[in-house]
Amino acid sequence: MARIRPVPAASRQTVTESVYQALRRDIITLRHRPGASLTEAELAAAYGSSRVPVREACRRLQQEGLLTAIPYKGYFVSQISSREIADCFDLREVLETGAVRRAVELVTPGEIRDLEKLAQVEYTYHDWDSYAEFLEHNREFHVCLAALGGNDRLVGVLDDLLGTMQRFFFLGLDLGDFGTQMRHEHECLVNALRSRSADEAVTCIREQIAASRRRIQRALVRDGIPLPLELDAPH
Amino acid sequence: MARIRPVPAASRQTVTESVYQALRRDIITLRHRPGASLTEAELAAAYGSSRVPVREACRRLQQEGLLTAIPYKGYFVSQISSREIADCFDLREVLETGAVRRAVELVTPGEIRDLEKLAQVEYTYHDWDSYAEFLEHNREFHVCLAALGGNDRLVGVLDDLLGTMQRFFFLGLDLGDFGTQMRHEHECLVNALRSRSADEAVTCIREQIAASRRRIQRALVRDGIPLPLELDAPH
DNA sequence: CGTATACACATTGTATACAATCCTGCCGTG
DNA sequence: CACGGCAGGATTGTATACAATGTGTATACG
Repeated sequence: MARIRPVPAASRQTVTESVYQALRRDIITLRHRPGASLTEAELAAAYGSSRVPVREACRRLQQEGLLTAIPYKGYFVSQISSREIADCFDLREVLETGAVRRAVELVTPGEIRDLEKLAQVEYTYHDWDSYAEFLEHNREFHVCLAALGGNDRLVGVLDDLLGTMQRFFFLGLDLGDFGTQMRHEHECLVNALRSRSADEAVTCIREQIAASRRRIQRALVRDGIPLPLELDAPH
Repeated sequence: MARIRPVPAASRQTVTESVYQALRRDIITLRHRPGASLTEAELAAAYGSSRVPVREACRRLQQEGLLTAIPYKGYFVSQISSREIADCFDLREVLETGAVRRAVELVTPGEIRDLEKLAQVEYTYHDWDSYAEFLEHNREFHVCLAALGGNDRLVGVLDDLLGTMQRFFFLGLDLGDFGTQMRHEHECLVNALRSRSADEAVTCIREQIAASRRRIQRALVRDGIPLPLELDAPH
C-alpha cells in the first residue's frame, strides 16, 4: 500500500521504545508543560525503568526538538513560541509543496484510491482521546501524500516535523469541530492529485496550512495570553 | 555575525562527543566503506572508550542517515545508492530555494558582507586534508545563506542534510579542480542576494546543485558504478 | 557589609556486569 | 535425505555503580 515508512525497525517492543512513546505522548498532550524541568532519575522512576532507556528516549526527543538538554543540569520541555510555530509551518509548506509537485507526475490510480481512504478520518469534538488518534491518522495522510513524490529522505524529515507539530495541533482541535472541514480539505487534495494539477494541489496545501495556522493562533489567544505559554518563567 | 548555529551545546568535550566526531569523520572520508559492518564492542576498542558513548554516537549517526542499526545484529555504514543521492539533492534544492526566497527579502547589507567572506574558500586539488576543510566551509556557507531566511528549523534540517552529503562530495572533489568554479558560483549567489532577485538566486542555486550532482555522477562512473570504492585499509 | 573561596549537593557522563534476543549450525529423528 | 528442535555464540538491550562537572551556598576574610 502506501510506501515504506522508514523502518518498523525500532518498533520492537523494547524498554527504550516504550519509554520513548510514553514520554513523547505526555509531552505532546501537554501533560508535561512547556518549560518544565525533567531529570533522568525522575523520569526513570515515573516510567519504571533504569536511567539508560530514559536517556536514549530523551536523546531522540531532543533531536526531534521536543526536549532541550543542558549538560549536568537536566532536560527541559521545549517552549512553544510563536516563532517556533511559524518556522514549523513555513518548513512544512516548503516540504509538502515540494513533494506534491513530484507526486502529481508519479502518482498512480491505485495510490490515489489508497490515499482517499486515509482522507476519510475525522474526530469527535471534546473527546480528548479521539484527538490523539485523529492526529496520528492526519499525520499518516500527509506523510503518505508526500511519499508519493518518491523522495524518502524528504518524507523522513516531514514525518519528524509533523511529530513535533502534534503538540501545536492539540491546542487547535479543542477549539471547535473542524473534523468535517479538514476531511473536506483532504478530499480537495486528492482531487487535485487525480487531475494531476500541480498548481491546484499546491494552492490546496497552502490554504490547508494557513487554516491550521489560524486555528492554532486562535487557540493560543484563547488559552490566555499571546505566547509563549509561560515563557520567561525561569527568573 | 552569521546567526546562531543552534547551540554549541553538545560540543563540550565529552567522550561521546569525541567518539561521534571521530566516527563521523571516518565514515565521511570513506575510511569505513559503505556497507561495512560495525559492532559496538569493536568501535569501543577502536576509539578507546566503553560501549555507552559509542552507542550514543551511533544513534546520532543513525538519525543522520549515515548508519543503519539492526537490533542484536550490529550497525552498517549506509550504502551510497544513486537513489539516495538523488533524494538528497532534490531535498536540498527544495530547502535552499525555499530559504533563499525569504532571504532576499530579509537580508541586510552587513549580512551580505559576512556571507561574501565565507564565499572565498577554495581547496587544493589532490590534497586530501584540504578537502575536508573545504567541505566544512562550504557547508558553513550554505547553512549561513539559508539562515538568512530566518527559519531556524529549516536551517537545522539543512545542516543535517549537508552533513550526510559530505560523503558524496568527497567523491566529487578529487575528480578535478573545481575550487575556483565553486567559488564563482558562491559569488554569483551573493550578487543575486545583493540585487534582491529571488528568481536569479533560485536559478543560481539550481545550477549549482545540478553541477554538483554531475560531478558526483561522474565520480561514481569513474570509480566503477555500484560502489563501494575500495579504500586503503589500515593494515 | 561585601566579596571571594571552598565545599556539598544534584545531575549527567562513563564504565562494567548481566540479561534478552537472534542467528547459525549441528545433530537427531522421521 | 529432509526437516525440526536445540544448543552455543555473538550482539545488542538494560541495570547498577562510580566518576566528572557544574551550581549554589555557607563561611571566612578583608
